[in-house]
Amino acid sequence: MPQTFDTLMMAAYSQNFPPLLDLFREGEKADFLHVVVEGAVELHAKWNGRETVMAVVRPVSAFILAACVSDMVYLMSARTLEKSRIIMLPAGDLRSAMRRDPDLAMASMNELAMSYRVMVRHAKNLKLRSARERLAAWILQQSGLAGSTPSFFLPLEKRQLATYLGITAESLSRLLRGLQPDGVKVDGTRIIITDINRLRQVTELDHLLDDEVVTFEDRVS
Amino acid sequence: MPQTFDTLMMAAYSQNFPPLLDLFREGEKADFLHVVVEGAVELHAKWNGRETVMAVVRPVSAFILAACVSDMVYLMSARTLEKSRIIMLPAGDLRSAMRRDPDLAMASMNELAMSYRVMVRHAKNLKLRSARERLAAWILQQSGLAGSTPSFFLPLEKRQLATYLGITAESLSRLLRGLQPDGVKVDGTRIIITDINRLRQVTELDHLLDDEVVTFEDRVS
DNA sequence: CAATGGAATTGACCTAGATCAAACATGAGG
DNA sequence: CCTCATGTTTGATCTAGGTCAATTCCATTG
Repeated sequence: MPQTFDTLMMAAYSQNFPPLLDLFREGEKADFLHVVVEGAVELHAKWNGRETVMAVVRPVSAFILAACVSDMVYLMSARTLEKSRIIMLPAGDLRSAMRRDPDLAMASMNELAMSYRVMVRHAKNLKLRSARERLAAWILQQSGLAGSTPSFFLPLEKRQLATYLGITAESLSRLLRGLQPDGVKVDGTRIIITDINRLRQVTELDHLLDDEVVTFEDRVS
Repeated sequence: MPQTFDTLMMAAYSQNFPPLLDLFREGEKADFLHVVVEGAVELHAKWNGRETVMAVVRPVSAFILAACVSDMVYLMSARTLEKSRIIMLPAGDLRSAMRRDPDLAMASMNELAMSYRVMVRHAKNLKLRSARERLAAWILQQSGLAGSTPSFFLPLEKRQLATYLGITAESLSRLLRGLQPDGVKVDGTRIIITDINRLRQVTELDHLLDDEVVTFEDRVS
C-alpha cells in the first residue's frame, strides 16, 4: 500500500557504507530491519575464537527480518563486502505497519520464507556434501548467478569463502588446485570454468540443496 | 480472529499417526501446512545415499510453513517419531486467511521467524563447534527441555541423533563413552547427567548457538 | 620504487571422525 | 520363550581436512 510505504519511509534511513564496514554484531538487539539496495553484505558469526561466514546477501533483499519481527537479538553479525547502499527501518514501525498492511505482511513473510530456505540449504550442504562437492557446487552456482558466464570474480576473500564452505583457507587453496583436472582454473581472484561438464561430474546442482538462481530479470517480472 | 479460525478449521484435517510414519517427502509440492499437536516429528533430508536429520519438531508448532507461504516444494521430508496428532490445513486456504487476518499473519510470521532461527543455530553449531561440543551441548539442552532433570530418554534412535549432530552412529557411540569422565552416563536409551558442572566445562550453552528452551509453561503464559 | 603487512600458497605432519567388519544387545513377532 | 532383524558397540584402519610453519604473492603506503 502506498500509504504504508510513505509512513514507513519517513522513519527510514537510507545510507551509503564503504566496504568492510560492520553494520551490527550478533547478540545486539534488533532495532532496525536492513535492506541491501546496492552492493553486498556478509552475515557471519563467531564463537570461542572461531568465525564463519553464514551467507552473502545481495540486492534487493532484507536481512535479519527474523530478529526484527520477533523482537529478538541478532544471531549473526553483518558487514558490507563492497560499497553498499542500505535502507534501515525501525523494527517497531515495521511491525506495526505489517499489522496494518496485509500486502506488506505477505511480502515480508515471503522474504522470510526465502531466508529460511537459504539456511536450510546451507545446513543440508554442510551435512550431505563433502568439502570438495560443496566447493564445486558453489562455483557452478556462482557462475549461474553471474549470468552463466564461464568466468567470474570472487565476491569475498578466499579466507572468508573458506569459512562459508566450512573449511580452512588452506584446504580451500588445495581443493581449488585439486579441481583443476575437473574443469576449473583459478587466476588470483578470478575463477574460470574451463569444462563445465567435467565440473558437473563432481557435483550436479540440485534445487533441494542449492539456492535457485534468482536473476534480476526474474525479480522484476 | 475467531471467524478465521472457524473457516480455516473447516478445511483442516486433524489426524492421528502411528510412530515412524512418513508424512511427506522433500521435493513434493507443499499442499498442506502441518501442525504437531501431540507427539513429535522429525525433519530430515537425503542426498546421494546420505541421509541426515535436520530438526525435531515438538508440540505445538507448525512445520514447513516456509514452503507453504511461498508455494514451493518441501526441502525436507517429515516422519513421526512417536504416535502423533497432526493438523493439516490446505496451503491455499492458509495463504488467503493470512491475507485477511493480520493477527494470523503476525503469528505465522513469528512461527516462521523462530524456525529460521532454529536453522541458523543448527548451521552455526555445525560450523563453530566440534562433534564433541555439539553432543555435550545437545545433552545439556535436552536436559533443560525435559525440565532440568539430570536424566532423560533419547527422543530418537542413536543412529538418527548421530546424523542430526552431523556425525556417524559409530562416532556418537564413542563420543558418548568419551563423555563419561565429564559427567555423562548412558544406560541404553537413557542419558544421565552425573555432574553438570563438568559437562558445562566441555561446552557452555550459548543463546546465540543453542535454542532457547521454551517450556510448556512459557508457551501458555 | 622500495618497504611493509596481510592474504594466499605450499609443505610436513597430525588428528577428528569416517569406514569397514565383526561382535553384541534389544525388542517385536511368532 | 525363542528367533530374527535391526540397532548399537567395539576394534582396526584409513583419510579428509586441520594445524603449524615457512614462503610467496600482492596491494598499499611512504
